[in-house]
Amino acid sequence: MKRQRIIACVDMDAFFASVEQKTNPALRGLPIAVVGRGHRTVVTTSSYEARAEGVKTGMNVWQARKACPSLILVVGNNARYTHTCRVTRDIFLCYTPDVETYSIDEAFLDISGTHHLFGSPEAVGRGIKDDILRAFGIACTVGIGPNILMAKLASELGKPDGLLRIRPEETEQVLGPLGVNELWGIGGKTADKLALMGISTCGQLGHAPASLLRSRFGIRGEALKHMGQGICTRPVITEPPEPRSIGHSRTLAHDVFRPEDIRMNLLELSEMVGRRARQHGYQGRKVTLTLRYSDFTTLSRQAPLERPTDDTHQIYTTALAILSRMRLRMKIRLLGVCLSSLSPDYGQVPLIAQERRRKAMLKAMDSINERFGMGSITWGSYMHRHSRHGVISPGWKPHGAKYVDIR
DNA sequence: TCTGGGGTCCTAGGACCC
DNA sequence: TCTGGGGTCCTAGGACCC
Repeated sequence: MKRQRIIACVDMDAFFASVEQKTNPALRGLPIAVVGRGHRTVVTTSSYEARAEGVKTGMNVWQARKACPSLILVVGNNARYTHTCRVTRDIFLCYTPDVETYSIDEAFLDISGTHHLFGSPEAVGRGIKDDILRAFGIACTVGIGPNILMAKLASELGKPDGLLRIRPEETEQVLGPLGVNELWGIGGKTADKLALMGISTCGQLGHAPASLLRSRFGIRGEALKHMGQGICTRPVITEPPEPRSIGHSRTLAHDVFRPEDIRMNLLELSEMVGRRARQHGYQGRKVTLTLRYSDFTTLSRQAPLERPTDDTHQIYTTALAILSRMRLRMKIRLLGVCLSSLSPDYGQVPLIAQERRRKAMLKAMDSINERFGMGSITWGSYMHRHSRHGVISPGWKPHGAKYVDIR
């Protein structure tokens, strides 16, 4: 007989805000929101005190202040969050080798084979909560279930500072009355479509005819029905998969229209992308340029490259070539550059002497920047500028090419 | 007075080929 | 006058996640 899988989902409670309140006691018990630098920023995380007043993730500062006039804005300290993420991973590894760091504040643990060493799945959950509290003074919620979908749901239902296990025999009872949008993978749009079909609870979704779901959602229909039944076969992925793309985008401090302003930003973004590709040993065969107009409409255009590259200048010139094919309608508020169709760079020496020299130069630039800090040596066209990172993306990973240097 | 940034995967429609 | 058809690849956009 196949062993019952037991998965734990560990989710830090209001992670960035909790870290800030722990670090600065004056913030404890108060409504705070962690935001990025600059005026065009949004709430990344808010404390439970702020949530009680209606502050939500993704709100701009103006909306958040309107909801909660006493809100305290704190610019995030990325280094503290990433350090905490790395150490919590070491804690998880004391309980099982099968750990997936899903995001900066969330991890999946397959404890099927190890929970008995600690007494029970619940004992693992309590141990992790205690360890994290001891190490950082912050709370997390542990959800336990027969698969990732149910473990994740348990962690959502158990928040904050909770420990909740959903056993297989309880699945139907828990899911029955639950709204479909509570499930991991069903967002607002899908929930709206389902509502039009008269499906609003997981119970209804699980009992809906597969043919009906398939006709409306294609191959995804089957998966949706399974989700409604609490079925999920996605394993805990312990090795980070090969990245598909490396990209950076930036909402500009002010909308721009002048070509030189656009070019300067594209060069900077291209360098961030190229550097990260070189750092992690990837080359890409496709460049995508993204731009968002001041009215928020967003376009993307891509161009293939003849040969894979990690060269800042080649990424940049490709982005410029894409731009030259577009007729700009109005001022631009966001620019993005992305390198995709990635393949590992096995470190071959280019055959053409010019390319050899270029590669050596990039390597030298990277090592100088590595030693003396980002922007120590740079391209003439954007001298005197250095990227000012906002608050870190919650999707940050502590390893692999998704690791973004946030110094 | 406004609306971040890092990703992944899927789909619809067009180009192209046999 | 009357428009084959299937497969594959590419592109742009959208949904979703944290």
